[in-house]
Amino acid sequence: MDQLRETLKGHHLRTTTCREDVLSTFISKKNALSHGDLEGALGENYDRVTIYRTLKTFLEKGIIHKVLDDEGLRYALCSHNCSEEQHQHDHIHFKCNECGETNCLENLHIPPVQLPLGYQPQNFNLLIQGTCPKCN
Amino acid sequence: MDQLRETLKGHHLRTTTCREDVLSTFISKKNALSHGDLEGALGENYDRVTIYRTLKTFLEKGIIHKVLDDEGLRYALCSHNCSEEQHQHDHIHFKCNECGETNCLENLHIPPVQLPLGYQPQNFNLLIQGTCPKCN
DNA sequence: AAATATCTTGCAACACAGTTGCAAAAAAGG
DNA sequence: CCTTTTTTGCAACTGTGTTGCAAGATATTT
Ligand SMILES: [Zn+2]
Ligand SMILES: [Zn+2]
Ligand SMILES: [Zn+2]
Ligand SMILES: [Zn+2]
Repeated sequence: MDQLRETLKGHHLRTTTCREDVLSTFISKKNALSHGDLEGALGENYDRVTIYRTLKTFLEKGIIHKVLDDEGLRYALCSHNCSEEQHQHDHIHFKCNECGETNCLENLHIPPVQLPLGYQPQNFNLLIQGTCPKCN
Repeated sequence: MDQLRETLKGHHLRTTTCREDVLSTFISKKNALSHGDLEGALGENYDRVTIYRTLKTFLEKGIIHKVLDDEGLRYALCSHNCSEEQHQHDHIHFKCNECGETNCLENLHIPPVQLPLGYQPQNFNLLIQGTCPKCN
């Protein structure tokens, strides 16, 4: 509870009930969430637009990061020290085709790639799809 | 021209002008294309819905494959022998943040990853974002 | 070349995702 | 409690993708 306020303050954001609820939803569910997922979880409490704006703000401030998915965009908590200045992620994302959940494999890093000359990489996004341990 | 008909026939598809035009657009532009790109290129000639359906058909028949992108879905030609039965891709996609183009790096393969126990991988999608040689 | 069966297209209508402007409400700071 | 600044809700709008159905085009057979 107070933990949430601290996190928001640490990223220079005012504490509002919507931001607390969205953040706490990300913490309790551990998988990546789409806007629709949040709308479902927080129900009638907040306007769709407010949730969109909250996601955008969290993204900019380095609280969450984008997770690419074959059926759209999702978001997941940044576990490390991301900030307004820079996101730093090199972990792998796994989507289960059975249960549909997408998760960060935090301690599984994307192996380095030798790009052809002239390509200047800035960030990496590896999605592996298949069956997760729960559905296996 | 006749090449197009051959490709379509090879995938058990009737030749129609829309399919020929979409296919030839994929061949001439070499980067990954979104539905909107095609709508822009083919202009007034075809209905939006027809282009959607053409993409869906091409996808199913193994003529094109999905390319994940932080701003949506794109499609690119399958260079190897994909079919209705199976797509086989393990190459890397690169999106340039300057010009916005996304391309297949056909001869750059995704390095193997050792997943934790219980994870059963089926397919892989690695997107690298940065600056491409043209914009460097 | 015409008839037939089958597949493809365009249209209209819809469902869902995401954005913008603006006035009212809430938070932070004194 | 008052002021400043940020955030929210609402309404309206744009964009993306889907579905049903009748009309049109393609391949196949006669
Ligand atoms: Zn981050
Ligand atoms: Zn992640
Ligand atoms: Zn393929
Ligand atoms: Zn590709």
